Amino acid sequence: MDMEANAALLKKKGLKITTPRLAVLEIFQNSKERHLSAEDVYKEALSKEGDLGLATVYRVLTQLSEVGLLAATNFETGKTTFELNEGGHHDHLVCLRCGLVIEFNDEEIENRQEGIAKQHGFRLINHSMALYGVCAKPECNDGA
Amino acid sequence: MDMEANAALLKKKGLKITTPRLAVLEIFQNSKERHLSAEDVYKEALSKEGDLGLATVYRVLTQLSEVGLLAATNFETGKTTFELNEGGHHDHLVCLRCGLVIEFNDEEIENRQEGIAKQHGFRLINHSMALYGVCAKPECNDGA
DNA sequence: ACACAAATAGGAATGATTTGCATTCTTTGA
DNA sequence: TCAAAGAATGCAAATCATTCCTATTTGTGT
Repeated sequence: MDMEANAALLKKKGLKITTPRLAVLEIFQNSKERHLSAEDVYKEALSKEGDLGLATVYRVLTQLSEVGLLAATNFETGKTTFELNEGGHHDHLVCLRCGLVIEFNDEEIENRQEGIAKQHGFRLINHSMALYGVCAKPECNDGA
Repeated sequence: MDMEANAALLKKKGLKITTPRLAVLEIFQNSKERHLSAEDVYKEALSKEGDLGLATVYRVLTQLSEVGLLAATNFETGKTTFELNEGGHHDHLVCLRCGLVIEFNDEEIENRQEGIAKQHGFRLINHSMALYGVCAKPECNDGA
């Protein structure tokens, strides 16, 4: 799509403009799934873009996360997932019935977290928070 | 300690009373660390209790978690940790360098979480939150 | 276009956890 | 109490996700 724009993004972050990095960014931008694992990205790359090594995918995902273009999250699935970091940090509210994921951000919670870390002498690096429940949809509130 | 009590616990949960299961329960009850990884339990078992295989430790930890005697948590440290499931809900503050885990509970955060769920029409069932950072210990703040 | 540092491919290496299977316990009921 | 049936165990090999190594290629400033 906008290779130009992505190239500019990379440059602004001080990263060289390479095929794998552009490919990974495009995959996220064109994917209908917002959260992708390294393996997901790798498979997508093999089919859509040229080929690139899995090791490279891992390295690129890590780098893009470090410069803030992507955000990494550890759901309890045993694998790390990445998503475009389009602006704000956010947490997840997940419907256990239909899988709906809502993103939210709460200043007050963020502040309390900082406070708790400080209180224990920790330098906070990041956090993960997921709320699990059942959403409002009727079909999610049927039987059982 | 109270092998009797542990044996009764296992029986009540419908699990056979075996040496490895009793050993694992005792290890958690006698450990000064509350959170133990499979490897931790394995090492402790080798030194204190008889010997048992690492695979068995994994199997036992999974089973005890399934019946609710233990609680498993997936931190970003790459390994799953287990703790006795004694009821009270709490969240975790984790040191990415040494793995130190501190438990905390913040009413205000809990309230906000409820509020956020309500706001989106969700009925909240549970949640997981972990804060990651570097603790105060000097060895965790060296180089890099 | 050139020289060099940085990045890549891909296979081997790692660390955590799981699985296959032959052997050894637990439990249950005669 | 004892044997049979089914679980559980131990060990080693197998998997999974992720990282490391290194020869080779590519991007960038000049």
